[in-house]
Amino acid sequence: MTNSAKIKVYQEVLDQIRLFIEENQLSEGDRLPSERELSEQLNAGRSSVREALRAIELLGLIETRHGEGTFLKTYRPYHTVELLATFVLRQPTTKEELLDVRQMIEHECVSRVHTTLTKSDIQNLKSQILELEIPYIHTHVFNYLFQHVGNELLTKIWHLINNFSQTTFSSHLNQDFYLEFIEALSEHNIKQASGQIKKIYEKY
Amino acid sequence: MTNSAKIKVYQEVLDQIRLFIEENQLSEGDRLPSERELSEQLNAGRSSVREALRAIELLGLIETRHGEGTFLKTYRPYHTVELLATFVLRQPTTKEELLDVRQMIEHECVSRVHTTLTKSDIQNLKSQILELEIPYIHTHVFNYLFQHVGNELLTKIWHLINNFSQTTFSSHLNQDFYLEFIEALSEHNIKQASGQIKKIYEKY
DNA sequence: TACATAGTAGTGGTCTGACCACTGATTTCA
DNA sequence: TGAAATCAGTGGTCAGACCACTACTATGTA
Repeated sequence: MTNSAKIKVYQEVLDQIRLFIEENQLSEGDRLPSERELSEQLNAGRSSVREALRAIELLGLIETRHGEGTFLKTYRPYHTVELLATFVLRQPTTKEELLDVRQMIEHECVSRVHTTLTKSDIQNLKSQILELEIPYIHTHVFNYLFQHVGNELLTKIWHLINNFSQTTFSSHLNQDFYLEFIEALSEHNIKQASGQIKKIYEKY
Repeated sequence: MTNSAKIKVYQEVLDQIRLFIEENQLSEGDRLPSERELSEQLNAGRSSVREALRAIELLGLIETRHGEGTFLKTYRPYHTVELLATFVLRQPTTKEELLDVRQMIEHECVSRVHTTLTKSDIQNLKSQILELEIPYIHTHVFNYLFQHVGNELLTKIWHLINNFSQTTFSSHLNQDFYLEFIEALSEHNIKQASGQIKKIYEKY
């Protein structure tokens, strides 16, 4: 009866912290209340507060400085991704979903961006590609393209998903391939560009 | 000098747990040692062990059952994505961007789902629509459709965005409109169905 | 006055021990 | 035989105690 209704304290603390961040419009670099303060304000033990904070920290959302306090951080999935990698690898379904959505978003990106790219953009990107090593090209290219999409939300989602999928999947296609892809874009040849994207994912 | 070399106990515990999982070839459903055992074996306080476990739990990698123990769980990326999203996406996201992405995802949903819907699905949905009040139709319809999409990650993202946008935007279109929309779907008329979606967003 | 130094308050980091609530198995007893 | 009570093990939570570190303040000396 009282079954699933149990919410753990640390979960609640989590929500409260998130709420606090929103209400006070905190952004990166800002300081959170101390553990003891939170503990008192939220009427929870300090250890529970710490459990919540550690969890958020592991996600890479906050940074903790001994003797100073806890600070909001720009999201950078270092440890997270690494940590997840071992687990994710074992589960083909999730990997497929990840790549599926990523492909969809990248496709959308292409169809949105092809009209806004200037000649010099194309030129820039091409020269950058030549200087990159193969595993980094894909992310870089789309990173670049998304800057011209004009929808930050979409961009953020892509970043999120891209970060997650990176460990288990990286494009093996070389510079030439991406140069062709860009070329198709610059000629407003969406069909071909889309086809190229598909190729990227074909073997997976 | 001793600067960045500081590794927190909970981080170490984290690694040890991961190691334990790998060495013992644990897979989903298997049980981890109890908190007290881990505490003793790893020579760490129970609270530190808990910090690690909570963090892993939040990532969605383990499941904890009161009175029973801690168990490995199937990892689902949308857990993490959802969690991160609430932090990452909360920032200045304009209404336009929100709706833009939502429309895109719904469009994708439609083009994926139109082949998998059965006659009885259609019938079900139609009768449900008739019983709903206008503000709830949209969410309900897509909620239903997404159950047939077969990509939980995409579904989760839609849910998230839908929740975010619901406060600022709700479809004013009536039952008839959505019935037509479903009808188009059942006839595999994606063009029309897509057109309908556009209509929903037209005035915004 | 200027500047190094010592002290101090506040913070995160960690551990211990104590309860509670829950689960599953065991024992007890009608 | 079967239901009920008991018990051991587990997670959930808290309070309190130290430690290590940081930033600031007060102190004292040159």
